This record gives sequence, structure tokens and C-alpha cells, in this order.
Amino acid sequence: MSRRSGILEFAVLGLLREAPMHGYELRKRLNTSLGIFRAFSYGTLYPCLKTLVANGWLIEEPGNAPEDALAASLAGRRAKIVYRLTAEGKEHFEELLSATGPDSWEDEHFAARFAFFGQTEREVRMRVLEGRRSRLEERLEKMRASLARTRERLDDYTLELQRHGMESVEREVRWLNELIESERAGRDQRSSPESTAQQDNTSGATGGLPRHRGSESSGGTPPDDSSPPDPSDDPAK
Amino acid sequence: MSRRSGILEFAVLGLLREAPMHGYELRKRLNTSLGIFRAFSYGTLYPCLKTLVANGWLIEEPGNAPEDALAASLAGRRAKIVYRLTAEGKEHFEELLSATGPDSWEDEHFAARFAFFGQTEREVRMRVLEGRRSRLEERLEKMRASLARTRERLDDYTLELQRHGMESVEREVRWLNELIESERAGRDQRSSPESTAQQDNTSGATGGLPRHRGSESSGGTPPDDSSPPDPSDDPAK
DNA sequence: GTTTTCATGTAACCCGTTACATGATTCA
DNA sequence: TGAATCATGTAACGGGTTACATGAAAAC
Repeated sequence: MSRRSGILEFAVLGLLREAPMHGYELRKRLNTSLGIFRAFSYGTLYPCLKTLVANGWLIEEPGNAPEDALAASLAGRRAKIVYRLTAEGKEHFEELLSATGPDSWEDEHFAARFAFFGQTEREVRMRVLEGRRSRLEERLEKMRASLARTRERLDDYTLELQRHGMESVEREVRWLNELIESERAGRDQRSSPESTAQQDNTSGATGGLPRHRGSESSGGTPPDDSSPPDPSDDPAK
Repeated sequence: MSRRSGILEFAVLGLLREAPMHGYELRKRLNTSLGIFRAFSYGTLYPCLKTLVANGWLIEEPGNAPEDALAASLAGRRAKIVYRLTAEGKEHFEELLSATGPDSWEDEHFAARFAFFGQTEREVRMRVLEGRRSRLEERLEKMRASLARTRERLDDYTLELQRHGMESVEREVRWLNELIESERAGRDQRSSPESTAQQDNTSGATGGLPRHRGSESSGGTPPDDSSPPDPSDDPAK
């Protein structure tokens, strides 16, 4: 399955690079901010964190709020563990960021890569976007061919399903085209590896993403936090 | 994971209902005509066929072309096994066709259901389409909420990813709307279970699917069969 | 004071793939 | 005659989830 857990490692390192966090929060971020991923369970996350620590990429720190630091040091109370990226971890993540294997164009892998584009060099972004695009174009080619071969044998519904599927892919290709275009056009903000600094990403640093007319994607619920307890977020019964 | 193998069973029964087939071909159909599915391997397919046989839903028949029927009967040569749906199998499939649990709205499950809409009663089709739609609307609601909560903390790329994701879902909702509409409008072709006959599906029996302006989805390669051996279709090294 | 939510972990289990083994048929 | 494709199987392995166990902090 092309190492789905590799995606986890990557995303964890990426998130921790922005700020230290404990496992629980990490998982939440993984499923919301980066909502791309089919949720990972704790049974996957914690062991993964363990191995990252073993690799020297993370360190565990007792993560209690400053106020009760002394209280924490007293009893052997179950610590809230905060994971922090080490120098080697950062280095390793940087390597991962610039490594663009064919994996990087696969669905979930690509989404993960894209989610950290803010910390990725421009040329790498280009490679990933273009790789993804040609991956999709291959896929389209196959779909077209198979459709041409079987068209008359298929009933209307199957045909419609196929059509919709292909259109979805075509749509993503167009999206990629826009992105690639705007990467090309963008003043070449930053190609040096290190200046892609830590907390810099809330600013409009990423120059020229295509502007989109808002669709209905902004209306929705007012920002109340009374969202009902999300069952899919709650692994306990 | 919500019983992915259940999808396999369903699809196998559905395909065999149209015509008897052997495993190898079955798998090909599963990955092309019904190209929706992430490919199943033989390691999954054959055991699955076994259990379906054990359940009395299929029977294995020696499947050699008429000419060498006698040759086949002589030696214990490895038979090409053709699977045929039994009466009970057909009945069971009919049950599956009309059972609409929440599973039916999940991605792959839904695709499988849709692929056999040609053999599904209209009311059931409606239930499935509407179920799927509200499933997606829930998903949208969640995405909107989470986005509203985290918007300002996210960089442009993450935001763009989220936006594109939401738009994809919105697009599928619109697609479903069209389909539901045209189901409603359609002269109620056939609500009786049994008249949904065997080989009837190549005709324009399914009344009123929305017509689509061709997109680029028709150009493509001319219908030559010299398509290169598809690696993803070839489990052997 | 008790229920929820936060928080961390682990072991058993399920499902599906990979890799391998085997052999027939077709094509060059 | 040898390579490629068709065809059927299985055993081992791996990855990820479910379910469980535990406990602190916060909310009610």
C-alpha cells in the first residue's frame, strides 16, 4: 500500500516543526487542519511517535503548563508528553521535503506534500505539482482507453459513473494547471532552503495563489464552538 | 474499515448475474468496467469466490470452450473454472440490492451500488442517492466548521487544499442533485423487482439520465487494441 | 461528585496484499 | 522452442484498527 505510515511520519514531523505538541492534539490537527487524511487511530499514532523518538528525530518533554511545573515534578503523575522536533529531526524533515519520488504523486501522499508547501522550496513544489499532473494524465489516458474499449457494453449508469469519475480527474488537472501557472508567475519568493523560516507562514508570504470567487464555501455556521462531539473524532465508545 | 470485502462480494454477484465468468476475467472487469475500485488482488478474489460457493450462491463449472470439452474430461488438466450464479445467489443479490444501510453512502460502497443501478429498483436508487447526498452534506458541514475555526492559523497552501477539497464535495452534491432530479422526472420505468431482466441493460432502458455536453472526455486514443500491457493489471512480477 | 473531555498506551485481531508455486495456451 | 499471457491458487506477512486499560483535568 505504498507505506501509508510514511505519510504519517512526514505529517507529524511537519506539524511539530511548526510547534511542539502532544499526541492527542497532533491527531486532531491531522484530521482537521490537514483534513485530507483518512483518520489515523492512536494505535497507529503513538507507536509512530515512539519510533520517531527512537530515531532521534523527536524528544519527549514533560508538557505541563508552567504553573504546575513543580507539582508535576513531585509525583510520578502521568505526564502529558509534549513532542519537540530535534535538530536531526528538522534536518530529516527537510530531506523528506525535497525528496520527490513517484510516491509523491499518489493521492494521499500528494495531499500531505501539498499541505506543507508553505515550507517547501519553489522548485520542489513545481516538481511535485507537475508530477502529480502527469500522474493524473496517465490515469485519464487509461480511463479513456478502457472506456473506448467497453463503452457499448455498458449501461447508462455505469457510463455515467465513469464519466463523472473522469470529469473529477480532469478537474483536478485544471486545478493543478492553475497552481503551476501561478507558481511560474509568482515572483520567485525564496528558493534558499533555510530562509523558509519557522513561524513565517501566516503572512502572505506565498505570493501568488490563484484567487477564487468564494463559491458557497464561506457562509455556513457562525464560528460557535458548540460543535457537537464528533463521533469520528472519538475513538472511545 | 466497514467491510471492504463486502463490496467485493456484492460486485462479484452483480457481475456474475449478467453472465457467468471465471475469476481472472472477473478481476479484470472489477478494475476496468467498474474502475471505481481500488484493485483487488487474487489473494482476495479467489478466497472470496470460495466462500460464495460455500454459501451456495455460486457454483463452479468446468469452463472450457465447447470444442475441447472431451479433451477436458479426459485428463485431470487444470480446469478453467467458470462461476455461475445460483438461484439462491440471485435471490441474495436481490436482497443486497434493496438493502440500504448507512454503509451504502460511503465512498467505495456507494460507487459499487451505483454501478449496479441498472439492476436496481427506482425507489432504492432514490434512497441511495439521497443518502449519499446527505452524507456528503454532513461532511461539508464539518469541513466548513473546522475551516471557520482554524482559518486564520492556516497558510495559503493549506487553505487552498481545503478549498479545493470542499469544492470537490460540493461538485459531487450538484451531480447527485442532477441525478435525483432526473430520477424524479423519469417516467417511472420499472418498479417491479423481477422485470429488471438479465441482458436488458444495453438498451436505453434507463430513461432519463442528465445529458452532458461532451467535455474532452471523448477525443482520446482511437479504439485500437494495441494498448500496452497494463502494469497495474499485472500482479505477477 | 460524577460525567466529559483530555490523554496515553497496548494487545489482539482482521483484512488484504505480496510473493510464491504451478500449469495451460497463445504467439513469435 | 521460448516468451508472454491466461489462469488458479496459498501461505506468510504487514499494517492498521478495535477494543480495552488507565488515569488526570475540567465541566456540570
